[in-house]
This record gives sequence, C-alpha cells and structure tokens, in this order.
Amino acid sequence: MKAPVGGRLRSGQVAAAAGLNQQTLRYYERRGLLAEPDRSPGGHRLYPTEAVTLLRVIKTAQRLGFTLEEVAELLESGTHRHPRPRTGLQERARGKLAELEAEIADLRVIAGTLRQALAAGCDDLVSCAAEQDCPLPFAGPTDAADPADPARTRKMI
Amino acid sequence: MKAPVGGRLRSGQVAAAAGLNQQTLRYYERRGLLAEPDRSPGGHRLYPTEAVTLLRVIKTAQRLGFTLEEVAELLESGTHRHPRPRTGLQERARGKLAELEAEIADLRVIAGTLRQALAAGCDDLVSCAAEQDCPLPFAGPTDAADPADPARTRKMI
DNA sequence: TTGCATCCGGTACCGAGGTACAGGCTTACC
DNA sequence: GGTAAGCCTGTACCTCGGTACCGGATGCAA
Repeated sequence: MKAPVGGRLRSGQVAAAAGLNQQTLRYYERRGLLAEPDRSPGGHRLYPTEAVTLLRVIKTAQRLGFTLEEVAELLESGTHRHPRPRTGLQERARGKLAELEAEIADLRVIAGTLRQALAAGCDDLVSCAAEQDCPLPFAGPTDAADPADPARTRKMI
Repeated sequence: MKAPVGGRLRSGQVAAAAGLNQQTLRYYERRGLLAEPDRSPGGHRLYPTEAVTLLRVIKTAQRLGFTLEEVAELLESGTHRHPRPRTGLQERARGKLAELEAEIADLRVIAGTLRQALAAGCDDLVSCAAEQDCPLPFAGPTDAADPADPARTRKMI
C-alpha cells in the first residue's frame, strides 16, 4: 500500500511518521489542534505532508510543558499574525517558565522534607505523628482530637 | 448538633476536622486507607477521635509525593510490625526522593530549553520548526516530509 | 473481481484523586 | 411528635491525554 496521489498522506502514514497513533490524530482534530483535512471521495482523510511537521511542533510544545489547550492557542496566535500578538510564544514561554520554576521550588521543599525524615530516622508515619520532634509537617485545621496514641490511631486502618 | 456519646465523631465532624469532605472519607474507606468504622444503630458511621490524626497522616504523606496506594501500603506496613519491615518509611522515602530528584532534573532541562527559546527570541513555533538555528528540539521519527514551508504548515491548524 | 489492509465514526475506557447528585433514612433537639 | 440537619447508598461525573474496540465502508493491487 502506497501513498495516494498528489503527495498526500493517509492517516496511518501521518501517524507513523509523527510517532503517534491514528486515534490521537482524530483526537487532536477534535481538540482543534489539527484542521480537518481534505477527504478522499470515500471519506478517508488525506493530509498534506506538512501535517507531520505540525505534529512534531505539537509534541515539542507538549514536551516544553504546554497543555494541549495552550498548544492550540499557540498555534492559533501564530496563524492570525496579529500586528502585536499579545500571546505569542515569548509571552507564554515566560509564563510557563515561571510555572516550572514554582513547581521545581515545590518539589525541592518536598525533597528537603523527605531528606529530613530520612536523617531523623523516621520509619513509621503514625508514630511520627505522635512525636513532637519529628520533622514531618503533620499540620491541618487545628481543631479537635489531641495527638492520639499511635497504637490506637493505627487500629483505624 | 453535637457529637454522639462515647467521644466518637460523626463523619461530617471528622471531615471538617481533617479539612476534607465526606465523600472523600468514603472514598478512602473504599481505597482501604481507612478501616470501616463502627456504626450507629441506624447505620451512621462513628469514628474514634484518632481518625482525624490518621487523616492528617494521610494528607502529610500525600504532600510528600506518595500516591494513595503507596500511603495505604505505608500504613499497612506500620500495622503489621514485621520484625524487619522491608518496606518501611525509610525505604520508601529513599525511593520517593530518587523519583523527585529525577523529576526535578527533567523540569530543569525543560526550563533550560524554554530559557534558550526566550533568549533566541523565538516567537512562533511553526516558523522555528523550519529554521535550523532554533534551540527548540523538534525531533521525531526522522522519516518522510521535508521540513515544510512555515506558511503551508500553518494552514493545517 | 477478489481479497486484504486500511480507514471510518461512535462510544467506552484508563488512572488519579476526588466531587456531585438523587432519593431516602436517622439523629438530635424542642 | 415535629422538624431540620445530617447521614446513607449508589451512581455518575470531572480533568488530561490519550487508547481500545466495534461493525461497516474504502483503497488499492493482482
């Protein structure tokens, strides 16, 4: 089975070339990332070869942390060629970078806490919750229930 | 409406004290994180006050990056008191820390790529995909379709 | 024309961690 | 006893990014 005439590709070929599966192509079409391609007389999709490039662009943007919705907007903003594209890649990349940095900071705090728990030799969450010198942050809406006896708390599970 | 006799709490009180909602309590019960509590004669759940502590332990473990399934196992391993708990908190925390560090490393790579794109002044993914001096990694199964004319690729969306 | 590979639309499902709603029963307080 | 708040079960739904399956139609080469 070869490509149809006119340098156009069938959906399976596009999927294989871009490294994803056919359902994903249709999914992207539904999500508005891919325009509806031309069809053969029988209704089969016929993609221009540029579709493969576009799919690679999409995957790249995803790897950079953009959601599919953001990717769609990014592609949209590219098409319109606003005189002053107020949501071009630069703008969005800056925002995404800030998000990433916040996320990295969160993860570092968590990793730090884990390291403290390791250093303190914690080996049982329930016991730790009853001790006051455990580095783990057992906070919560500070109402009710005195820090209970570990043995009794454990019975709850 | 006050607490029922015997220092036991109704599900709404437990939920409020732990800062989550009632459906979540039932969800945790289904997931095996919370034992089935006693019931009133009419079938209402009656929790011991320790339940609140246990829920805080669960939330803490979640904040440390453990999934609910891992939390369940963590609590399980605490109850059994294996002579040599081969999956105690120490062990699991070490594993989780490694996961976190890998994730942080990934995010840093991504952040670095974004910073390069910003520095290079990229403002349009589709154009960038056609240029060879763009820092963005437009890789993919290297078959088919020559890097297309940006204008034509753009028409696909 | 036959035969097989491919593609079609529609729908359902995954996982993770919940949340929401409906319709009916219990509890607590006056 | 009346009444309102609270709770019960069961089921469906949410996000996110896909994936799987079905029965039927098409494409293409021999």
